[in-house]
Amino acid sequence: MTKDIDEAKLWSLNYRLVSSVITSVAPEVAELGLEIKELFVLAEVDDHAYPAELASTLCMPKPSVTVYVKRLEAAGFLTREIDAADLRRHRLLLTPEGRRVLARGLGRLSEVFGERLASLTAAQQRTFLRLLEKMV
Amino acid sequence: MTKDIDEAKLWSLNYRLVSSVITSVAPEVAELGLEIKELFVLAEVDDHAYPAELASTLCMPKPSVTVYVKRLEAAGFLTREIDAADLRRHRLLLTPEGRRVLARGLGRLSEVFGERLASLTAAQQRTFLRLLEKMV
DNA sequence: TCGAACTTGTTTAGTATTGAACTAAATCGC
DNA sequence: GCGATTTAGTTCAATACTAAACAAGTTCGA
Repeated sequence: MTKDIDEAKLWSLNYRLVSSVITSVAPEVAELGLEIKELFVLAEVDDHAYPAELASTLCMPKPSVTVYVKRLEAAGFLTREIDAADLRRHRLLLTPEGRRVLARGLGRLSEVFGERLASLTAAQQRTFLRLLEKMV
Repeated sequence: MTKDIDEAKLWSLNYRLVSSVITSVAPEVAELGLEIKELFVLAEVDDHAYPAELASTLCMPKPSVTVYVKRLEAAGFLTREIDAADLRRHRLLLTPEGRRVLARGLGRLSEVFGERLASLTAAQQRTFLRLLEKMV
């Protein structure tokens, strides 16, 4: 049985795509007063309102989440409250300002990533999305 | 004109895919005596034999490359020599041992990434590759 | 031919990240 | 009930990263 495809090559292409997009976006996001990883955290707060969930979803260590959440809170982009049902947990909530910054940050990301996607036809873009959904 | 696709969503899926694969592979690669980023450097040495090229290709700062190359050299995975044509440049060369470790590391990566790819049919995998090639 | 401008790779110094250990709260087993 | 175990989030100490400045070599224009 021959190998159909070189996983490592595919990986390397994809990794390079992700790295170069991050590199392009980071300075633009910085103008919003946000580090790129803080943006990623902010983007997940609606769906994963607790630090431990964020760490697991975003594949980052818990102490890092502690730091990012602390900064985001200090910047006024989110608030936290103790979960009445479980006093260990901190429920996170975007502020209106946080939501505004998030939208702008994701907008920048969409622009830059969109430039790459623009090499694909609309149908190919939908295919790419479908394939990713199957893999994640 | 309506938007066909949500770039940010697509991005987030892809970013998550990359992060989770790295998280899985890192400990396995560590057993080979290699950090994951060192593996990425090692993997590019054949095609980009100079530190400045590596930095640019891999989207990392030059000082980081200095550190990784130094460690890889100390571990005996690569050697460097002054380029006779341009005395500023250090030409990097994989040692046999480096090549062996690289193959094993990429093998681990292929296994883990391959598990994700296994959710796709062979035809879909080829499509994924083609789409990535268009974007990078 | 020479100096201004650029490029390569390194060093340094300060910041960012994170593993390990910790506190507090919840849950489990009996 | 209640000690043993697990989980949430934090702190701390040590490591990793990287921006800025640098030394060395090259290139280019006049």
